[in-house]
Amino acid sequence: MGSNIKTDSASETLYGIAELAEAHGVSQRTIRFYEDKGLISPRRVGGQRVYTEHDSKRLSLILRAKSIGTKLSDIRTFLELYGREGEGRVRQLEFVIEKTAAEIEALEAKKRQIDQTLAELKLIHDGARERLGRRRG
DNA sequence: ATTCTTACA
DNA sequence: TGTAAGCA
Repeated sequence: MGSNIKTDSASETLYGIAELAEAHGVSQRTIRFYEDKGLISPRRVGGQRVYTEHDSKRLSLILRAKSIGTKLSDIRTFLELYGREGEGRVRQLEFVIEKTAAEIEALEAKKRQIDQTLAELKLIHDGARERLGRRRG
């Protein structure tokens, strides 16, 4: 455990925004921003935000999703389905399948575009090099 | 000193 | 998201 500030009756480790931010390597602004987007809902004590271990793990999931290019709006949907049972699980998986499939398609399309451009550039490159070669010798 | 909100870059 | 401002 870290140097957390408070502990409730159930001995649950709690964090202040400063600790949470440092622990995850993000700014406090980022954490508040995600809250604004409905991704995290910390409880408040005298107006100040208090985060639980659960919130911390949730933030980890958010950062992971973001790192692979997931839009915050999709992360929110994913989180809303997360932790549910039965039907929720199914919808959770269906959502993941749908989104990953779309992302894969998008990336493959970009890859084709890049490959195409790459081929054109190589053609131009070789052509120029060829002409320069003839001019010299 | 720290956090919070709001607003602008 | 960073940064700044004005509070509590």
